[in-house]
Amino acid sequence: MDRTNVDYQQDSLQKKLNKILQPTVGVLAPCPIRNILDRFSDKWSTLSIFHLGDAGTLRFNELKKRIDGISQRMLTVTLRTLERDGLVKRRMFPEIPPRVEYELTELGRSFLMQIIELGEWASDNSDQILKAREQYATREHSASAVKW
Amino acid sequence: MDRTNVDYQQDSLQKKLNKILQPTVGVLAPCPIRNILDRFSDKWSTLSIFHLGDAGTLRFNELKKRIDGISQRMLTVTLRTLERDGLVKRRMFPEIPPRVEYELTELGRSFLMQIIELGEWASDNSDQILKAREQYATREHSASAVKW
DNA sequence: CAGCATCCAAACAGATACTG
DNA sequence: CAGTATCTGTTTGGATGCTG
Repeated sequence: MDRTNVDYQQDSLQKKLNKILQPTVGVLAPCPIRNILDRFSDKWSTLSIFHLGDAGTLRFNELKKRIDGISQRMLTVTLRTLERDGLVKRRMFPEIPPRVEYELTELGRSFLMQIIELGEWASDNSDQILKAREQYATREHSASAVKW
Repeated sequence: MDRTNVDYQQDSLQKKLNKILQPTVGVLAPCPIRNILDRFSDKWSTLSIFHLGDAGTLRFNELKKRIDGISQRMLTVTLRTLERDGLVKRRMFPEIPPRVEYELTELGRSFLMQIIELGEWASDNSDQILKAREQYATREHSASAVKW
């Protein structure tokens, strides 16, 4: 019986969860974790960070070309937010035509390390999730079409 | 000089990124990673998972009480989606009054492990991000008020 | 090239009322 | 208790046109 081991893991888990959930309850912090979670909440942020981490430094249109389907407006908005949060560094060269380069900051790279693990998890478990969806779709309420 | 060490890390990073970014380009997979990333994209999903992981098993209103600010509609929608994706298990007891219990599945717990790391990161780095925002706000375009 | 501004459609999410 | 249904205000995000 590896009860003690399980207990230990359970304990560690509990501690971490407390640490995370604590501030969301308190009135002191206005919006601590939630605000950060919102950052990788939108797909464009995460994709931008992935690609910047992959390429190192990219100009606006280079990045746009890599992120398939993003509009120029969304890329602008996303980059501004990431810059505001200190995850992305923006360097503007006063030339004609203008050149602007983006790259991850130190903080951005440390964030990348975190979401890479998540991306891997998603990559490894997407099959299971898709299978779960199929099962759910074909379970009684089979009428509703699966559309994605 | 720890060049080799850095190079190794760089290599490993590159591989992981390729693995993650690959499918988003291909036409074969309709929406692989992006669909999963969308799951923890909305804050209610992540918060629900945190709380379910913390408590083990919870009834609908117990969960609602814990997640401060969530509307009953959003909790329903969130739980349905999580159930559909196989992250949450729902058990309905045909009693009067009705009782429904929710808990994480195996897949859900493995997902929790991932986002716990992210939650910790957020908890540890929220100061830095908030500081970055302040700096950004007071840099030239100081007119725009900071509203959160 | 790298954007900003505007318009508009669609998705999201809160409030409210009702039910087995 | 644990929802469903509906209505509506808000946010999001694409498309388009214009600038230094």
